[in-house]
Amino acid sequence: MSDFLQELNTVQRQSVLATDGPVLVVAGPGSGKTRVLTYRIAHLIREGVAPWEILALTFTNKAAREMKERIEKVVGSGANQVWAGTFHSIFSRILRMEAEKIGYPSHFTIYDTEDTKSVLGAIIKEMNLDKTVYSPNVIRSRISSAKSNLITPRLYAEKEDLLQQDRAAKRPLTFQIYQQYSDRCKRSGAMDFDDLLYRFYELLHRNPDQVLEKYRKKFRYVLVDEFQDTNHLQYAIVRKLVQYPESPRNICVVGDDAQSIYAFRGATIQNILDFEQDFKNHGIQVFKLEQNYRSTEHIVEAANSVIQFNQRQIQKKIRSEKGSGHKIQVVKAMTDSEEGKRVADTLLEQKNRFHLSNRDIAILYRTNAQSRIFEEYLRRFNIPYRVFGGLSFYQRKEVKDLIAYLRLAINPRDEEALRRVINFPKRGIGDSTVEKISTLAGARQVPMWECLPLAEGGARTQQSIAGFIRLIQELASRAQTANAYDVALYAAEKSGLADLLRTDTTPEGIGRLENLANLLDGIKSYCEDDSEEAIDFSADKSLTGYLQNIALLTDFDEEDKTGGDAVTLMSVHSAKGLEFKSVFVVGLEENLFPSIMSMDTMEGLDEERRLFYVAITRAEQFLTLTYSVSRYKFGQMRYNEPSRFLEEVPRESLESAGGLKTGSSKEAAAGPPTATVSGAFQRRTNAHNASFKADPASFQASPSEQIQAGMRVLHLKFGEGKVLSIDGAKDNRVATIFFQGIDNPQRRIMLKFAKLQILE
DNA sequence: GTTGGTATCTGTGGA
DNA sequence: AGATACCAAC
Repeated sequence: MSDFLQELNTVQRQSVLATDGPVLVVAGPGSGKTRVLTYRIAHLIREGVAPWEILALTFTNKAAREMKERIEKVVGSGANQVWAGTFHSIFSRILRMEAEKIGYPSHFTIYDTEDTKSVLGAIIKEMNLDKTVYSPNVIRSRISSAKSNLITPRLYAEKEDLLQQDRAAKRPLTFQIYQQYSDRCKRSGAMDFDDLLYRFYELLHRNPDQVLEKYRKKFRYVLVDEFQDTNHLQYAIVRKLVQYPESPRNICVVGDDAQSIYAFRGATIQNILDFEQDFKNHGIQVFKLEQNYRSTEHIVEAANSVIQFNQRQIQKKIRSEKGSGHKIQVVKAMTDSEEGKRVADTLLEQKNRFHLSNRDIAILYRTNAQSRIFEEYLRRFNIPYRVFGGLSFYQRKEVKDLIAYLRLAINPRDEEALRRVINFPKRGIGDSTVEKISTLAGARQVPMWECLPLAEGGARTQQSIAGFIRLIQELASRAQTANAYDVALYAAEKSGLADLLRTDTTPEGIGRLENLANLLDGIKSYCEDDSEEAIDFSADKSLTGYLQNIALLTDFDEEDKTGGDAVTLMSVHSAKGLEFKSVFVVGLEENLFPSIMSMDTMEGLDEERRLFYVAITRAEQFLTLTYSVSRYKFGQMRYNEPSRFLEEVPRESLESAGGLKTGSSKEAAAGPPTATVSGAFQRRTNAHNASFKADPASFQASPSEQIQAGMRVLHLKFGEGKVLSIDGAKDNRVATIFFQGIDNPQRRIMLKFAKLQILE
């Protein structure tokens, strides 16, 4: 065993060696955070701590896997006995062992977001509520944040502030939906992603002697990665495990407040502040890793400068010793398509000039929907690429369908799976029959599965239902004896799913059949895989094990089909923790990055800025920032100003300061009037002229509801303009109007208040 | 009960 | 633009 401690700088080594008692490591980007975590664990093992006494919680499977691999390199085998994994996977593993104690079967189903939305949709429909008001997505996030704050349905119904918010949003019955959803999940033997955390907390809380005590003793050392992204519930669980009278409080959390980008799903930097407070009296040690080993100086300077614009932060400044390096390039495009082309051009040029491989390069965007254009041009240029974050393999319809059969075989109470396949492929059990069964189940408070034989209907329907029950029972009994692959193959054939796809000869149909075959292959290799890495504490070759495993996978965990050397396309969110020699951050426009959803609050904007900080600190040597003057959204052309974040990058770090690389004049001429952007990024000057451009005497405002996209209109102050688009409905209609000849010619105007005269 | 066409909505990020 | 929901016709 080499002495790995030599590879660390002073602060890193201190963070590794401070094994006992509470430790907070504030780790800037590229500061060797993963190295500290892994060496810390390796060091613990070397000092005689048993691997299974160590609990290391991460946010992604990838981070967990990497950590285990690196520990193994240092200490050899034994690394796979460390309890390292995501919050969700570790807790789900323990829940399976202890599920009965909170009234769940050990083979409980895990609902993904789609399942959750579908269940909510059904409840909303049954309650006869308008789903445009009670949008499943909104309700889901409301329920999610309730769970993340340890608010049960019953508590929710007592919280006046929550009820008040719901009333204000015209959704007063949200608490009832939450209650029903909760009941239904329980009845179905199902947990959603939040439940994996929430029920785990419940398990510990309700069984202090049998369970909590056991895991407190077991996990003598607890580590948490990306602590800034934990929510209240996650921290409550961690605290429960380590915060008790005779605890050694061997808790180490690693995080960076500047990289907190998940407030939208309940993460709170407050946890870092609370942590310091909670462990103040137990000899907490705080280390700051500020030395950046990833990026050159221009990039680090840009990052430091940008983050200064935030309101609240733990003061720290990252330092680079890599030399000044290349300046940051800013590319302006007239259209989203041109942006794609210019990124591909620049990328090729960089590859040639600096001998970069495809895998050294990433294109990062704010929203997944932006990937399409870049894919188009990369394909055209014959550059292999890999897109992360789209529809994952396991979310495809045909895959989910077969999995639904498997889910039913394991847990017939799983109502969502039942609804999904009871009539797919078609077997003559239509909506009305399903509704009858559902109503019956609701009235009796039992799973739908138990009501199947009771459904009223014609003889043919009865027969169909009996056939379906038989099919599922067959699958279930096979699952008792056969391995997962055999059950899956049998399900694919016996359900008619495989036959249905075989008859579809369209290219999409053939693709779907291939996906099904791939799924079967995947299941096969899953149950045959007895390689050493698969045989760690998490090995469970049963069908149940398989199902729980895939429920927690993301497309990060999917196989790379590009042969390994591909350009990476992903959202900035999923790029956290990664690094590339060259990074393109694209779509740097107001309303996109920062996102329009975040712009009404300071906190929202700060989070977007941290996201931008994360984006630029992914780059080692080359950083290219691009924006487009116009882009299509929902089939409509939109115009946006350059992102405010571009101005927050110091001029000295930009290539050809003040100047911009713009598109060719031909392309520029094809775009809309650009209204003279002098200097690099001219921003809105608030002092606009108060004088009238239109004659107030002859001005006659038209009723605002008549304003439509495409019209020419007159505004008293701004003069004549063209309505580019309209967003929102009724009182919230907002027009984007282009006024020729004024500063920042593109304006968004609330029609409710606007005085506009229609000219044609 | 099923099929196919039209209207409507979508509008951040992810385990 | 693309997915989904809904409705009328088979």
